Amino acid sequence: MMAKPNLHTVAAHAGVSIATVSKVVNGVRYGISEATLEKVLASVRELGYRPNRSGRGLRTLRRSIIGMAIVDPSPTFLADPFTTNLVAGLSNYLSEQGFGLLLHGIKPRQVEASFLVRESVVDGLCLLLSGSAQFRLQNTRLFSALSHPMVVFQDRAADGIPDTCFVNQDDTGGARELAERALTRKPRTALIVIPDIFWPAIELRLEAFWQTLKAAGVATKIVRCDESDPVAIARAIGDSIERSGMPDVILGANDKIAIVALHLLKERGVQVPEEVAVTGFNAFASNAYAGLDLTTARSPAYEMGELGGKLLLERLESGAFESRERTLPVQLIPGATA
Amino acid sequence: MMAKPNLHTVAAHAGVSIATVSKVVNGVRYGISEATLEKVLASVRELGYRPNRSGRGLRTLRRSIIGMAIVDPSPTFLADPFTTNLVAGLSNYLSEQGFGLLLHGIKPRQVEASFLVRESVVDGLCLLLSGSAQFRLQNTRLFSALSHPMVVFQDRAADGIPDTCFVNQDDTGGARELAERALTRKPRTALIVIPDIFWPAIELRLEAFWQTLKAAGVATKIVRCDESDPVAIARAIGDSIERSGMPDVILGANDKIAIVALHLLKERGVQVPEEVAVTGFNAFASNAYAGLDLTTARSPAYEMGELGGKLLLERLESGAFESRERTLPVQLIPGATA
DNA sequence: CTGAAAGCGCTTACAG
DNA sequence: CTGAAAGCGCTTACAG
Repeated sequence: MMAKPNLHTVAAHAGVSIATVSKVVNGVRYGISEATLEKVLASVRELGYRPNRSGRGLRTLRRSIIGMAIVDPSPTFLADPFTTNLVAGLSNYLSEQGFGLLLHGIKPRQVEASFLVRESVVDGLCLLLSGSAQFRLQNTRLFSALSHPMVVFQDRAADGIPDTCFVNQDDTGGARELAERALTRKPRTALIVIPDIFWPAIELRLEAFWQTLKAAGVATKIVRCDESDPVAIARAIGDSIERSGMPDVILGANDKIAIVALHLLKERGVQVPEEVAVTGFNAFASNAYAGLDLTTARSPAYEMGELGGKLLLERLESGAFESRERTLPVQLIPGATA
Repeated sequence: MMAKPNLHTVAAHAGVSIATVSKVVNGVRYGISEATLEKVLASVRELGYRPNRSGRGLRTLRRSIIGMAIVDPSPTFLADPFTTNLVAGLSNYLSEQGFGLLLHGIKPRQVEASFLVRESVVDGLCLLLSGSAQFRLQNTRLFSALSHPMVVFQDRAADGIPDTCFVNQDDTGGARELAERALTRKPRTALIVIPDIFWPAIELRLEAFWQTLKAAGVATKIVRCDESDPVAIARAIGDSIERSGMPDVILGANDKIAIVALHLLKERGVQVPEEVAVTGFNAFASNAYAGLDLTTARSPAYEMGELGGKLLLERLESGAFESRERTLPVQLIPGATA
């Protein structure tokens, strides 16, 4: 097997200098004669030359790589459809622009040891954090100290984090719309079911649910559960019903919770939405397979990923983010359950 | 803002040579005095020095980056739980070893234009391809021409693809077990429902279903459908029932299909598994939320990702793959539907 | 135990 | 229109 061709190999083969080959390969077309262009292109093809990004990166101090750090305790950090769609949108946008996406799931305790933190590998950083507000802020600061331009997804814009844009979905607006839809059924009592782990999006949804229902004079209870376990979700809802009676409406903080609620109600022979209305949040395509027509809100996760990539590359180009924060609308999906 | 510190900055600060700093940073501990070590470490900390991977990569001709190319027509190429789990396993393994994962979804027509193909960015390549056998082989050859060590997931080992290991799950074994389980219900007729897109795994499952049922003398029909659309799946199954009557067992090529079948049967008031047994394939956690107790098989996707990463790094170390092909077992998940 | 020096592959400002 | 040369940040074989 021959050694990998480099600029020198190609230059020798084409009978020109490496500077000329470099220009041709980089699409610099002025100051290159037609004949030279042809010659070089032919050599590139014949030798199967591929520019080495380390060389270019060293010279230009640009690597054309964006890091995506997902801090999550679960090994299957990609399992959540929100994350999946976000990463897909980001990855596709970056690919189109010739940038690579370095995907890095990090356990909460291992952030400092991560090579993304310890070494200089990327031109910019995207962050998706879980955990308490304090823990997230602490990690945001840690990454911020690396002085890369950053896009932080689904978190509140914080002070003292320079060169960063916060990209969010409008959880508040979406939750308000869902609560308002539920209100058309004239409920007197409501149950809000949220996960017991901290998540800024969940806090916003809870707040919007709560305020909207309160303003309408609905007696509202809140119950927390381990959303990673359907049995735990069902138990939490069941316990609440036992204690406080059957609510007129159940607002799930996400679709997983709503789906479990739906099954629990069906088992008990409760009519949805006539007796109890149910709503979810963050609709993704998979619901359709379960034959559910859940009233929910569609997350713009994919578009958020695309936007984050766009903002980061524009920032790399221009030297500064245009805005500190961007929020994408959440779309109400009217279904048959509320 | 100060410029990024490099080896020279640190060396000057610590009053040593860059060679010494390099050794310290890389954990070379022999031939370094305790005093020097301390001094350098302090300077590294104080200046916030992070080694630049482009520099190291250029020098060592190693980049510590593995590429994962997923050739898929859909923009949400990550949506499938198999893919998600595979990528998570791969990513986690590589991270632990200090390697980065460059994730790259590629549309079938754009493979040749991809920067993963046109430029030299990675030390090794993982491939997950969709499309016909011919198309997959063509792309495998294309990537193979890049002369990176490769791990190809979910595809038949092909000739003329050097320096490559094929990592598969045992679709044949899993499908046989599922079919055998269905046979305990003594069916006379069976319906196999598969997607209309080409996928090596689907072909293997179909073949194993077919052979197992045939050997038992079961009259078996096959129907294809657009698995991306639950309505299309339901229509395909409904049409088949119309034409050929209700089968005693429905074998879905995957869980999505089985779940739609389950809902269709429930709507028609058919008892599962008493009247019709149903099986799926590639169980992932999300089924539990739908309150389904589907008889299916669990995919070792996460473990396949880990194994792929492990094989690739071992290959980088040793210079050659130990084996040409690896197959991971699929686990039968006995449920209530068959 | 320590450092000077070569060189990995590339881009770019400059001279011709 | 073309090329010689400097230098990006790093590692390593070698000399001292």
